[in-house]
Amino acid sequence: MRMNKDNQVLNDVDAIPSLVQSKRQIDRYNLDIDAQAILVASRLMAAGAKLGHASEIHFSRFGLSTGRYRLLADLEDNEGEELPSQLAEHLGVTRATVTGLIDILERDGLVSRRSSSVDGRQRSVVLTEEGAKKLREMAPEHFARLEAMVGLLNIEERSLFLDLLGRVTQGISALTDESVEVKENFSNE
Amino acid sequence: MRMNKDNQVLNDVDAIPSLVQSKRQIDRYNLDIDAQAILVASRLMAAGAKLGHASEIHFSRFGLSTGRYRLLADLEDNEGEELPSQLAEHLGVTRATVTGLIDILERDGLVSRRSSSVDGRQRSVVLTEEGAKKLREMAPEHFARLEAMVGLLNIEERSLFLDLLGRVTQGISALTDESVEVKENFSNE
DNA sequence: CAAAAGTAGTTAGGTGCCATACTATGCGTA
DNA sequence: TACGCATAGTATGGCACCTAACTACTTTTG
Repeated sequence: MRMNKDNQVLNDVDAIPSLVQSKRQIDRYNLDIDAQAILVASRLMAAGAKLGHASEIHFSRFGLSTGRYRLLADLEDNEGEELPSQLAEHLGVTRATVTGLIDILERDGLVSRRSSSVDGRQRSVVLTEEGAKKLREMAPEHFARLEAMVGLLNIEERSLFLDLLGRVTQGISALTDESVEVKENFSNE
Repeated sequence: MRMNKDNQVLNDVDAIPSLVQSKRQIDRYNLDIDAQAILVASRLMAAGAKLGHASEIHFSRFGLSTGRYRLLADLEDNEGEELPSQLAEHLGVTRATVTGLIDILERDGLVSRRSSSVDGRQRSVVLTEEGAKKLREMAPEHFARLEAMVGLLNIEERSLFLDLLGRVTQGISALTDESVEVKENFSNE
């Protein structure tokens, strides 16, 4: 249990969904659904939200956000210069979002914009010396924390987890696909 | 590969981080860090972000957001009436966020606010008939999609995944803890 | 070669969530 | 009983990301 200045409860466990909770929801509508499957989905959602939040806290220690760090890291991975559209594709966000990220990074002096001589529409993004320094400085702590995060898993378990996570990630499209196979509902009303 | 109306690329694979990418980042600073650990962390982050986004698309089909659905479901799980502070604790969000969620749900007629006679400060939230109907209507599709999401895992794998995910979730605190054990950096500069 | 179509980046406006600070009400203690 | 303090809910302002629409430039094409 952790409190903020207003003594508001920020339950670190974040109300982990339980199996009985899932069962109760399914039973309420007499659905032929595996409660454990729902539990897995709920837990993953909770974990994802928690990780996203923790990630923002982590990067804010360095004056960055998750998105801005990822942009810097991707720049570093590409000789320090990239087009906004490339960045958007690498990060999996829209070009509009990249524009916003660059705005702040440029304001803070970590990247700079440069007009292209080849194509007048393009304005490439360059990692400044200060930006490279920022990455250099945060690397030890950043990676140490990431490693610590999975420290409760041994080598074999990490491989296993990657495999399972990969398949669940594929399954995420079931949420966004146009249609879905809905089983019969044996309602007793 | 999916495009929106502006023909903007929304890569569904979301640029999955690779092992060589992780290795490169670590080697750049001569850190004594397990690349696979970093890969697990990166993949989980990517998965979490993707799931969060997919979740919003899923619930938007019913005119809800992830947060608003969770609030309705929690209300249903508590005889249709709860205090905002209870909701905040159950959902793992702040009371301020709950206020915002209720505002919209009330505007849409899915919940209503009721003043307490016991404590003048309290204003309990009640699930309306329309709100209950909404939950009833979306349940079959909602749960079918969630089940489909983990459909690529069999029963044993689901248990295993829950176990591993649980431990990684515990480890997330490594990102937010005050201090972290940083290993020596054998730089060759 | 000019008009039409496409592309790169940006702007504008919206959603979801948060932290902080505020108001109103209740309560403990002297 | 009256002061201070705690608590419940809310308003405000912020950030990250989105979609849609716009500007400026380039390529295609009749």
